[in-house]
Amino acid sequence: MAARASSKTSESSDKVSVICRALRRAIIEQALEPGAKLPEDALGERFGVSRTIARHALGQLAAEGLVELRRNRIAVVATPSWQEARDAFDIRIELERLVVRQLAGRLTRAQIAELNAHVDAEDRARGGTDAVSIRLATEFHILLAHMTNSPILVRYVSEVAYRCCLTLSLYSRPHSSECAINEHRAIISALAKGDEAKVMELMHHHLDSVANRALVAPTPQRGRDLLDILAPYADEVTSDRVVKLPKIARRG
Amino acid sequence: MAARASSKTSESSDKVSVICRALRRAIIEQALEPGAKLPEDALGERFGVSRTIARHALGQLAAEGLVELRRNRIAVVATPSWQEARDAFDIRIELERLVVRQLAGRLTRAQIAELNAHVDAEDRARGGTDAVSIRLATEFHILLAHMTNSPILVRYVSEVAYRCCLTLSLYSRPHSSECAINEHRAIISALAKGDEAKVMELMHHHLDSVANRALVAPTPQRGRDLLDILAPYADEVTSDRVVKLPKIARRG
DNA sequence: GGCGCTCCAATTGCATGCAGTTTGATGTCC
DNA sequence: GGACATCAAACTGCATGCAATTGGAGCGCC
Repeated sequence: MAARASSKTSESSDKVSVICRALRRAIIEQALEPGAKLPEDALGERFGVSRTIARHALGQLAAEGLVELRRNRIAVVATPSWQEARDAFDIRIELERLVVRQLAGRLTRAQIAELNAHVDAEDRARGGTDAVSIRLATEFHILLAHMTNSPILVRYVSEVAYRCCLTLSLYSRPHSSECAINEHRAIISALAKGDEAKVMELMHHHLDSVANRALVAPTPQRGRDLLDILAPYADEVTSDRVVKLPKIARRG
Repeated sequence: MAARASSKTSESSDKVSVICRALRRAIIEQALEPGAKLPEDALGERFGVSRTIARHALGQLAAEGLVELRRNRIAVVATPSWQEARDAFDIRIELERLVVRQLAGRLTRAQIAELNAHVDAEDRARGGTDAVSIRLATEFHILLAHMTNSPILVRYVSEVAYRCCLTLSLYSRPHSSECAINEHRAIISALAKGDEAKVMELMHHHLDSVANRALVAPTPQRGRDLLDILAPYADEVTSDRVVKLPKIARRG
């Protein structure tokens, strides 16, 4: 038998949740780039709801770290710094090691089939856009998390995976997902064999190399976050009135 | 020099954030017990804001797992199941191992002093109520997380620590925090020495024993979540119309 | 041309109002 | 007395309206 008894985790069908899901997907597929503006009225109009609801949705996404909310300012898609990206991956590695540790040797045949089917889908998507490949790769990890039947773990893995997904779109060079797919297959196989240590090592290595392929260097040019780049230089001044930067728009 | 450059993580001074902080504290200090009702009007009136704001705050707290939000129903303080509590602690162990791994040997004298001062405060609070002891113990861990200067890590550690705090109030027997304090001191000392492996082991053992002291057994009586207790018995029936339970109120 | 100022459209922060749902109290029937 | 229908109060889901803040276009000055 698989890990545990059933449990419901799926988001309810609030209008708020619907908008959250839509925006989340748009963000991780890079339809909305980091820094893109998200005005409340525009969202409300687009989704046929009032500003109140759009606002509430933005609040939720901000809690997940996908959106940046500054008082009295238009919300924007988050632009994680390089260091934040590295931190996210570090956390992700630990969380996902936990996932596969709990799963090793405990998967049903049906679950293994489901995982294989997902990787097949990733394979088929290789011809398509990078955005879809990245999304599918991310969803593989979330699918794994779901199989633990631990709602908390699902939530955290999903969140941090989405964040990583977002940073990939910022810092990554044209994505080569081929090796990632092979690594996914290796993980499934080790999970089926039940080799706990091996699968933890595989997952660790997999995520580490995804991170390293992407976050090769702080790449400040493409990183475009003027404020972060300037931060070390500003540290000398007393933290107020430091950055006037009147004409440099944060958004590219 | 300490871990990294500065970064701002503190919640803004929205009315929403104020209410969140207040409720969070009330919950972890058990002023609000698990299952306690949180009607929007009442909150709004109490904090001198409109229902809109109270509602938004509840949404945020629900995202953190401290509040349960069911459509068209009064929000209640979350009542984690025993299994969820165990899951939360598992995640917490991994996250906090990461924290001390990043911190080992990298703390400034000032930071070490700050940590020691906090534990002194825990010591002094030993005569007081359990609620305050638990809160201080939790805040020690959050203080550690802050010292990594990783906003993401701070957020996750805080969240999961609060959740654990909440479950302690549900399942724990009268708290004996003495050993926990000694363990805190040992962790500080190992951090100062910079013994990475040792401090990770200490933290792991510390959290594990906190969890074991608390979550001794599923203790269904005090667990009071009728629906969860009955769930396995209901699994035989086809998942709809299962629980009419007309007269058994979920709240104790 | 470049810099600063003023002012207005765009946008957020928040309260209020209305409609629909849930709760539980009362009354009715057996 | 106990189960069931009925109904009003309580509460949530959501839209709208108003005041306050922001950002940037236009304009004058150097």
